[in-house]
Amino acid sequence: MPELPEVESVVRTLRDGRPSLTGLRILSARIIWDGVISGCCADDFKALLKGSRIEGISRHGKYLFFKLERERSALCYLIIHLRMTGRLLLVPKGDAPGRHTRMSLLLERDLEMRFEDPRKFGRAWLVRDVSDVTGRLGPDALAIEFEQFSARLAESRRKLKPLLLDQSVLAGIGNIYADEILFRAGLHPDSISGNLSGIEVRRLYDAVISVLKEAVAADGANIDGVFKSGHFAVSVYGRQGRPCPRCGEPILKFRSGQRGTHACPQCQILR
DNA sequence: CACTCTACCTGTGCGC
DNA sequence: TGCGCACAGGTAGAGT
Repeated sequence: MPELPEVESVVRTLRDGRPSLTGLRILSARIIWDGVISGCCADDFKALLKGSRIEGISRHGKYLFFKLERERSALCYLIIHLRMTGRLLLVPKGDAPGRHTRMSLLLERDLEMRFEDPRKFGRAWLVRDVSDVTGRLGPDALAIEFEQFSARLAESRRKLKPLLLDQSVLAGIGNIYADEILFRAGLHPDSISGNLSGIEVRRLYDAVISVLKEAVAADGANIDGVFKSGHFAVSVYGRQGRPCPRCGEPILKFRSGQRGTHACPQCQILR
């Protein structure tokens, strides 16, 4: 389940890795499953990608941006959201396509970038203006300022977990990191945002930044038998019944805002 | 405004 | 062994 740290890891791999995609031309595109595309038809999509040069790779929250340049034509962006099971793979040209390959870009230097997605939730867009797709996102969770964060919390009466998951408040946090952040902050997922003390707001903000930074540095999370991106070790996610790393009390699993939620009953008191 | 539900998907893992 | 089913997740959109 790629969230901000895993998407950042994808950006770094494709942008800074060897080989890097920066500067490479897209020779052709194959759309294996049309549903992967949002906002235009497969033929237009392929025609626009063909011959484009990848000028830059970045992200906002969980959305990946490939800045594309075409001769005698305006800049445009290929935007990809991996949702839950999407992956981007860089493979040598000619590798047999996988069962779950939804889209494939043939690139210069005999490379191919594949979008694989068993559950078909991931999507790709091609737009001139990224705000067509990501315009309603809040600031990236690693870029939000404390003042803005605390103002948003103070003015809201929402539960903390749904608030952290709301991409229009801050972009990039998903179910795994929401649980990890709330655990580190020592706050209950169902606590009401507007009820937090100044110190608690500060703790939550610091936890957002520190958990995400550590996970980025670790290249993403490693969740036993479920999900492996990098080596960030989770403390509570998926660890119901196992001892809290801080106090030893068994971790509980329950629902918060319709989402499976993991928390320590002793370290994260509802208030 | 805040919430809840549903749809979109399919691999996994459970109980029987 | 095999069947059926609930479940996991992010987001949009509709409804309460």
